Amino acid sequence: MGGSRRPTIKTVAARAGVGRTTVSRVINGSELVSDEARDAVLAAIAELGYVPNSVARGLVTSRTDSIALVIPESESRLGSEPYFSAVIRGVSTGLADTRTQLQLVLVRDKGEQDQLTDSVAARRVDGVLLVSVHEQDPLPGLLEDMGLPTVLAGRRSPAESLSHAHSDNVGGAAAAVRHLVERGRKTITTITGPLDMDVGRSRLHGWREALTAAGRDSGGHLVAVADFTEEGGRQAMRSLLERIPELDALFAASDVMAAGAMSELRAQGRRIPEDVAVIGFDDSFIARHTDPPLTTVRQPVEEIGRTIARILLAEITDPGARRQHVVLPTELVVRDST
Amino acid sequence: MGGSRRPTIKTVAARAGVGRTTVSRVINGSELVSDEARDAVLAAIAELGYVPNSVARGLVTSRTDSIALVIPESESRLGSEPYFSAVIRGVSTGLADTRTQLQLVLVRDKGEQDQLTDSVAARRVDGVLLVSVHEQDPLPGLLEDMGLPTVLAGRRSPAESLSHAHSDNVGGAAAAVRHLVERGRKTITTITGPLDMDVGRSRLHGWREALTAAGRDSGGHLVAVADFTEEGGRQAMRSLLERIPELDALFAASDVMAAGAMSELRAQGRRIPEDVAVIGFDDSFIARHTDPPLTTVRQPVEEIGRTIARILLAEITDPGARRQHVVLPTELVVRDST
DNA sequence: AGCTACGATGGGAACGTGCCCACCAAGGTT
DNA sequence: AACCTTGGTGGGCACGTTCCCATCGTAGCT
Repeated sequence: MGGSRRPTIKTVAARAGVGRTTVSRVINGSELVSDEARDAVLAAIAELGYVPNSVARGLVTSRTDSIALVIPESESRLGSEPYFSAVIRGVSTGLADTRTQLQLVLVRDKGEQDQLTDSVAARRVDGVLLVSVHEQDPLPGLLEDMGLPTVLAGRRSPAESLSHAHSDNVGGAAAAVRHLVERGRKTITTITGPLDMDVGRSRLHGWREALTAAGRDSGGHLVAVADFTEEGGRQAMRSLLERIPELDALFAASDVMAAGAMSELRAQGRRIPEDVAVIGFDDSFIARHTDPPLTTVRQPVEEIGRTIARILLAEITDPGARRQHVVLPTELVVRDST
Repeated sequence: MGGSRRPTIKTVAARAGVGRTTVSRVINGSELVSDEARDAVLAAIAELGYVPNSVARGLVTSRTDSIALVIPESESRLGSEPYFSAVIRGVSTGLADTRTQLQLVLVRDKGEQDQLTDSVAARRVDGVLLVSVHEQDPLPGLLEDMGLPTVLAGRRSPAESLSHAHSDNVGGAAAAVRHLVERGRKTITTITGPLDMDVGRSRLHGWREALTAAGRDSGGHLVAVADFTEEGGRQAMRSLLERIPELDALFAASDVMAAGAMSELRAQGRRIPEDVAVIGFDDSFIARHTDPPLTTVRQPVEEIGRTIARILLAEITDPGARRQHVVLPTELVVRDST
């Protein structure tokens, strides 16, 4: 085949012996087309191998059929933190039976953030998905002001105005702590995520809530703040061991931090779980590979991805729709570290 | 602020008291503009917060300033296989100082592949990056026929016609085997990746080459074929142990498979490295987390990502350019498993 | 002084599509 | 018989940009 150039809707119209509009109607599934015209158009499309030019369509409809998934690369370490990969998979799944394309934006620094907002202003995407938002993140507000549909995985604060989906962080953490209490642990410490993130605060809150309910100490000296990285977990563990040598249990707010903590525990000669019981959060594949395998709180990350994709599509279709706040359940997965 | 609608190039022209063309020239950095006109235009752009509509631009330039990164989800398990995350990071880095956007396409099945080619045909991207290609993959040929710039991470075969970048798989595997020979190992087995992939064949080839050079047995009974998954590695190890109980070394063609093999070895009571030395390939973070930490062949995956992005951008700019084949060096990282 | 060359500028056309509106034919209603 | 409705159709226009070409003034040249 080949010939000269790509066929346009005009070529198809000529071939089928109809007008451009009729071709457009067939393509967009309008009812107002006679059967014979439709057949002729479909035949012409097949013969010519015609595919509508989405850019031209986008110009007139002012839709691009693509959304952006924004991931802050700085803190995320896409790759060592499985969370982001799972979100990507989920979002991709949520888009699967749509013609919506996924644009991946890894934001490293301020410059790339400006590039992002410019890209948004240039109307390259119909909506934005934001992952791992901090309380003072300027991005959600900027996007909201630009009037662009925006959905978050997680939230800036409990008062989040934008649509978002996240897992039951409080409940998950509390379940972890209850499990440790049931196992007869006395001194239950925690390593938290960054406290300028709701996910960090919520898991800390769940830890505290469950301890209080059990009549246990939940004082600040039992808390070490880290940054969701393995090295952070290691250092936090070191600091906890220094302050509270008698600790016999740890709830880490992520599997990766738990892994770091476990390596520090081993380095200091503590046995897991005999001396110290450890629980993580996420149930990423890391949890199955630590030694011993890690008890952890499973959160449905892929489903979060699917959910925010679905919500965003809905908001793009109907910009006036109510904002949605979805909370997904967590589940305690007991392995050998407790 | 806001007011009515988004400003267009016409609004800016009126505000600056010049014609549309002059504004366009300023935006695109043409020299043929007087300083005063340029200043007036820049001022107007700033006041109005104007950002060029990239869709309209794309319609006339027939460029979208975006490329697709295609990842076969079925086999890749984005998330458990760190390779793909690293490629994504590298590609993103390679695009950083461009205005080119990255479109991520996870291909699960045939249907999504059609969707992809349609998307390509609809001219939604200027070029395509393909990862993890199989020998009989139809996609590279399809894209080549469509005349779309395409660059591969890896290659279909040594005779690959499309531009591509990959690491020195043969050399890396050979270095691993030489290391095992130097350590005094007698029976050096291997677990390969899929043999319909060049990466699988090449690493096998490197293993065989080094053994032959050392005057050792490199018979087929020492080889077990797997699929780059952990479970595959476990099963391959089991089959090797059955056939060759006396084996004292293993070269696995990926860290993930090495991890699976190690768990099987331990399950059968073999000590690592005392009884069996194990080497992986990739130097992903998994290698640092196995027990014991894994000796492995580091390949610069992020750099592969950067490289294919760079090559693709060059081919988009100059479609007539020569195809490039880049081979990146590997490096043996010795840890405690050998 | 007249002609050329060139820098600077703006208007028209085109990119390929969707949508508004006008039109036409056929059938049903008054 | 004249009117209205309705399904089916196609042409013009607009979306916002870039590019081609025509225009204009000025400086340099003969």
